[in-house]
Amino acid sequence: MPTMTAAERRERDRQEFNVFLATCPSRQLLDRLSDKWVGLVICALQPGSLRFSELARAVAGVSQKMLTQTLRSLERDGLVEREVTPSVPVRVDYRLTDLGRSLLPLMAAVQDWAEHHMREVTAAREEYDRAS
Amino acid sequence: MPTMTAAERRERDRQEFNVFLATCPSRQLLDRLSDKWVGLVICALQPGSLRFSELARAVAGVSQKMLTQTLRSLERDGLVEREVTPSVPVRVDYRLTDLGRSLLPLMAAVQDWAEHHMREVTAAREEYDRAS
DNA sequence: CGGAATCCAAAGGGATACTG
DNA sequence: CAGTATCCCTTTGGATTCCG
Repeated sequence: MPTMTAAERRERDRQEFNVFLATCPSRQLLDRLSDKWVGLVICALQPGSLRFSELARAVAGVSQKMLTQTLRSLERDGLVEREVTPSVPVRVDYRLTDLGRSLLPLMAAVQDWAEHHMREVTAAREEYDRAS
Repeated sequence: MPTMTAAERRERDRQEFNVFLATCPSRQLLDRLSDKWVGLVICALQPGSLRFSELARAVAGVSQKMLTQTLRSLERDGLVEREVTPSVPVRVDYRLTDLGRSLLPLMAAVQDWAEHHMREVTAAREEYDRAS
């Protein structure tokens, strides 16, 4: 198995994966990343590991069902690790994997953008609604 | 009206907007940005303005209804501009606004991440499914 | 060509009850 | 505490038709 440079790996990925193709696996992955709760959960885990209930409190508005579902998919995709402490009652902690942590700055950047450009978007909406 | 430094504006936004609050307007904006098609449409418009039909072809798999709906919301939020040429048949072009262009690198980064980490995610899924 | 409008099936997601 | 399972309402979104 020949060694590849980083540039060669990028080129190989570029040929094999393309989010603009409807059936490409990376498109499905992008859909997961675009999930309503995925970004918030990942950023909530930035400071370190959190228990299920702490996570539920951090991400306001998420239902227990949606949080469980989101965490399962993140765990399956290798972005989050789950650790169970078999005490009574049971204690479950979640933390980012290295892969999940590599995604963190991107998700945080989008959230920052939303917070910092809210005023301009609001102004644009009022303008649009007035015109129509 | 006193002049604010960029740092002061950031601090004001930080106090007023927080995506982790369920009812915060920025949370709704984040939900829009997390839409399945928003990122793809914005990145498709990166090279320059595109007609409706060109956009539909660039973003494979999007239906005409979804593309229209996505473009309307982007236009309303001030991220995309719509230009109508009243010829027969009519010609409609879309292009990013400055605000939309400021979001472009963030969306592109997430898509790049999806394409470049697909293998690791696939491996994680196989591992997870084998274990369960 | 670039939509708007309607219909309808499928998926999303909340509330509740129950369990180890 | 941290889920799973079920019910059921709401939203999403594709297919189709029609229009300027």
